[in-house]
Amino acid sequence: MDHKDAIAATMTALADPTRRDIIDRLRGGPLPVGAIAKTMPVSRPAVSQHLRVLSDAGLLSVTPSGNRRLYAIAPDGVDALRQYLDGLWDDALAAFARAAQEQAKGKQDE
Amino acid sequence: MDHKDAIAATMTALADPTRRDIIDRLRGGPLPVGAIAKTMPVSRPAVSQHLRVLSDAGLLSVTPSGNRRLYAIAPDGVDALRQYLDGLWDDALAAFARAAQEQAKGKQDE
DNA sequence: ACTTACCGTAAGTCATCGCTTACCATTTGT
DNA sequence: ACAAATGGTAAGCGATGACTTACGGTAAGT
Repeated sequence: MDHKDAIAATMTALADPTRRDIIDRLRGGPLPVGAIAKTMPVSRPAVSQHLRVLSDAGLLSVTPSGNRRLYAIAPDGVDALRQYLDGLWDDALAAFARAAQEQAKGKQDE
Repeated sequence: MDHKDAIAATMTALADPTRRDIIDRLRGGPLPVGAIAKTMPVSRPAVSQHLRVLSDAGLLSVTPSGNRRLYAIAPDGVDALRQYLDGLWDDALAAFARAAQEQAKGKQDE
């Protein structure tokens, strides 16, 4: 499945604290690169590289506006991760319930 | 906020593909270390180290059972990430709607 | 008691990643 | 046309991390 690669890219993109910081700055709406970098402890090229990773993961959308480039959070990319976690959540609860039921019956292992 | 550190740990834990593989093996229910390592391309100590990271992140629970140690997915740890993504999702949609409305009005930047 | 199975930890190696300083392209302002 | 602003890319460096082999420690089998 190639949507598994998408999950992988999205996960590694969000794994970095600096990139999560960038995401937080964009929660209020789209911003150009310079505005993001100005409020961050790293250099502008570093921010540019992070924006690249986030865009490739599908978490951000880019809108060139004249001289600048506006970055915004892409809801679709976030939703992909949400679905992955929802599936994980369902399986975890099911396994949990099954284990509890088996223990109640008194049979513990193979 | 210290629950931000929890998010960070959970993210970095799930960022590694091998660790996501381990998580997938545990979807059907708890398993001992050896059973996990036997179906994986890496050594058993490597699996042990990954299990450590996942446990520290709150994604796994450990249940010593005699000689072996049973690892299982912890629903609470998964839920923490779900909440983070839900918040991100909400903000993304709100920013999206606001941008669309502003564009409809014809005013684009400051 | 001895041996076997199961598992965590230590030390060391190699690749990956995030950051910086340069540099270049494109667009806006005068 | 020239100068300033905006931002993506290249090269190089230092740190983090994932993996291996080797070892120690506890529980189960004979």
